[in-house]
Amino acid sequence: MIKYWLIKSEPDAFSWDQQVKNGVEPWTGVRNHTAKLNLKAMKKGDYAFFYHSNTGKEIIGIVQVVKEAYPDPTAESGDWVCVDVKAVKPLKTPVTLAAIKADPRFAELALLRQSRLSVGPVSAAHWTMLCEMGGVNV
DNA sequence: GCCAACGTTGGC
DNA sequence: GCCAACGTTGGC
Repeated sequence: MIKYWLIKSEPDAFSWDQQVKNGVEPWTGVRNHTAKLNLKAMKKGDYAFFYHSNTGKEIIGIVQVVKEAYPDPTAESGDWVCVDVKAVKPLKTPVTLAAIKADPRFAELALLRQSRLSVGPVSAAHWTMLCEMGGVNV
């Protein structure tokens, strides 16, 4: 059973363009326990939206998990993990945070409920709606 | 630049 | 173990 996620990155730190250029990229740097649990729950083949926080505030692309959780090499201590994700395709139309907030159907979305959570789940229903809004079919 | 949300730290 | 203080994130 495929699951869906949303991962956030500040484009100044790591942008969608860099993800596309690199193809497969380790998703490191998560230092939040809730986000870590979500990373651990990811399975190979799961899809995730790539969201630009701060600058942009929009879902800009789709990635796929190609390697499940393993110890984060950038962590100096603790049992932090990362996964490897691969760029799949960009959204034809980026879906902005404003557009998501404007639609009451997304009230339960983890992105809205916990704005600071950098890795959160997306339900299959929300995934389908967001893909439609983005003009893509995955 | 400000502020709300929320995680972490440290005193008790 | 509680809670106030503080730091960080992220939207506005």
